[in-house]
Amino acid sequence: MLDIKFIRENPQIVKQALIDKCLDLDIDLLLSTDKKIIQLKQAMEAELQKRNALSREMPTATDARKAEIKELSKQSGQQAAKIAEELKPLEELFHTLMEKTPTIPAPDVPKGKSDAENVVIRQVGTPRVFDFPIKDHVDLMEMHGWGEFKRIPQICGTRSASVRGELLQAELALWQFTLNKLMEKGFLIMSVPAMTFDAALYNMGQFPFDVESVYSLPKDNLYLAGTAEVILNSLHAGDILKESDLPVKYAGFSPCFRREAGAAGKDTRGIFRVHQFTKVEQYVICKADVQESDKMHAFLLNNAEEIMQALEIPYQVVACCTGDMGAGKYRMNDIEAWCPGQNRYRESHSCSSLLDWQAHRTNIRYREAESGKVKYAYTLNNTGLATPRILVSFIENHQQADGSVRIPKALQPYMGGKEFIGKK
RNA sequence: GGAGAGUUGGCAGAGCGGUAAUGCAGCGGAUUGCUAAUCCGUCAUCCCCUAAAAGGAUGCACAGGUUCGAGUCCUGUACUCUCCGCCA
Repeated sequence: MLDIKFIRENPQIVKQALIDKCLDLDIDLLLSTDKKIIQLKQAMEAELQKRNALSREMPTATDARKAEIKELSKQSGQQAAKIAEELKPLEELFHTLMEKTPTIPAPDVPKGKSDAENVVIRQVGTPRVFDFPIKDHVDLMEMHGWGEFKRIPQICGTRSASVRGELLQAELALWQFTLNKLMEKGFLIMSVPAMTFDAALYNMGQFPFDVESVYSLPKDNLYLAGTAEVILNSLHAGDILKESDLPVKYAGFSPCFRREAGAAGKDTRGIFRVHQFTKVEQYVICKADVQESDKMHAFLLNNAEEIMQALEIPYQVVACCTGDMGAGKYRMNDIEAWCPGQNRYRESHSCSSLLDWQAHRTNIRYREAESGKVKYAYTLNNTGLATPRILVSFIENHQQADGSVRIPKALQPYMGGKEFIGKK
């Protein structure tokens, strides 16, 4: 959600952002609605003002005057209620339109219509040249009994995963490694629930755009969050933080649920795209300053890159183009991990800056130390690590001729010093 | 699942149908000068118009209702606490 004042002053810029992001929103309607609302509100407040003045007079009035006041006050009250009635649909419309206003993308974001036009900005690590026939992650998992691909889907449905044996040990190690790393970087690590009210999903910005990919528990009025970001973002809903408290750095650890409604038939093999997974998510609230936000964006991106480097997985960093980044985003960089089994890079992390778009929805503000003014904060987020997806590139990259998998040095302390898994 | 009690500013806490007390902390100032005290002011949000001020509206968990008027009365919801039940 953008600031309405900004839209009033810069309708052209907002319209251009909509074009760049391939979004459709009637800004002129939004502005004319805004105008009508202000007019009606002023009229309503004038009536309420009359009523309040009469109310103040009431206790000391004579009986005759009291009767008069009652009548006048009632009239004003009714008049105000009438205006409020007129206001209601306008405010609903206004709100619906406002929810869809786009963050203006950073000037250096590549223009494009879909992920096909994303731009690779760097590649780190060299895809390994294998001197033996390689296995993909499913073959490796089946070979070692590290997964189960028949009964589990029969019991739990498609896109269900069961990770077993030493691979589960590696998965646990990856979580620990990542959480420790982020703790060292100053994050407060925390587990968060996966179940949440819809308000949190609106706050974050997933609703009303993408209702389809969220599981719901209608009996309990709850939804299953697709990322810890949903909860982390609402932790300070309605707060006015102190500037000295910023930046807030949270790392959330949670089960994540996604219906993958738009991905039917895509990535059906193995554990790359499953309905339930586990993720460590980085989340930051910082002051309303683009430079500061850019700094935090680089920080979040770098944290993820350090993790990938420590895991010795080759990856590339992609600048997502305007058409692929979503309404709220100012900048978005994906990290894509090299997957030898698919012979290509696949998304493993997604790093986003939203400026104050999410904070407007969630009502996260802070008091500026110098001016004392209340401002909307800026928020950012990035994946820390998501499993089991990362296991795909992890075991495919580190496989040996005998099918065993090398454990990178950084992870060995979390695995009791093991240098390989699946060694006979 | 059952019963009861709660939810008021950063914090504590009054308020029982008539303009949201007071204290602590914070901020600004004055004054005095032995680790500090005292005094004064300020200290919710938003809106409109502003250079600023002045105005005004809203604000007592959330959403409704009753009333000329609701923090206060009524209904629903959420959450917190206590007890019972169930339970990894």
